[in-house]
Amino acid sequence: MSESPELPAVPIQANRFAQARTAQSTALLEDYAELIADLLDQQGEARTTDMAKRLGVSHATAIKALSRLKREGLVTARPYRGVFLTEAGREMADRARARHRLVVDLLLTIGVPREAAEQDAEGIEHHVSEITLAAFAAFVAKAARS
Amino acid sequence: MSESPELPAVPIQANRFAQARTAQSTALLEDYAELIADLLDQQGEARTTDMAKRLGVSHATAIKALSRLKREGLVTARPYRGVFLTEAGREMADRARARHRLVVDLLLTIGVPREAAEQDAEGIEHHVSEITLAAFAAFVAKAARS
DNA sequence: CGCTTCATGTAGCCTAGGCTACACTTTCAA
DNA sequence: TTGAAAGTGTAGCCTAGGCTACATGAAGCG
Repeated sequence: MSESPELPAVPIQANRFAQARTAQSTALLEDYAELIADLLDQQGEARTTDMAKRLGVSHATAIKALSRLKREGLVTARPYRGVFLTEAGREMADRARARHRLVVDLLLTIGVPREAAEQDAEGIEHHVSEITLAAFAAFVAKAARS
Repeated sequence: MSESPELPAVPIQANRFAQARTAQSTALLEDYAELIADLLDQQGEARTTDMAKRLGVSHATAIKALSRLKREGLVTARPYRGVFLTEAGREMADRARARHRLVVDLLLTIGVPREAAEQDAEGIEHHVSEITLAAFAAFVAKAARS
């Protein structure tokens, strides 16, 4: 189905790579926002050590990342108190969670085993455009109906 | 279809993130290997400036990246001559190209428009496990038959 | 031949995102 | 109530992967 391996025009290909790099730079923000929202919902509070443990990094790394989220206006935090999402942070978290769930659903629908679906979704979710997301939703809905 | 938003156990989730980070660190290597293979096949040689242009980065960035590929034993290069893939590099390139094509095919099969499919595949391809890849192949093959 | 132009390479800077080590709050139990 | 444990924060280091600016090699033309 793919075209024979012909390279795309230079500026087009360059742009694709550039966009993929941009997506990557927001991936970490989305992961944190998503996780904070989950923790707030389930435990009422989001603590840095919990985040660090769940992300598999040192707490220092988590704190540094959170300072970036603060700088970008996604979270607020009072020292030694928890972390909270701003309006913008909440929106990012909601979008990220919805996207995550949809990616998992699509993979399951395709026939990917649950464990692999959950694992791969963690990386894939950050690279799915709105257009692709809409196609995923349509496909999953159609499969559910039949 | 997804479970209600319950968090996975801590070590499981931590591991998922760790694997996604690992995948990310090999993404750049794969992109270069893939591109070098394409250039060698189509133009007989792979020059650093061509790579830089196609990746949308400065030539200095490309050269630095290539030194990492050399260090990892994926390419060889003679100064002011082209870049060549080692055995390992060729294998990585072949796998990356096959994965790339399969991801694009899957997206097209799902109903994603070509342009979005090509764009998103650029980021997604690095996060697709072997298991998921097999599921993609089976799905695409089945769709092609019907 | 020499000069210009383009490709290639080097140096040095920046940010992101890891880490460890150390310092300081909070909390809770004796 | 005080002292140890656990949580939180800071400092400083490392690598990756961007960049610009400058230096050097190659190639072709007048």
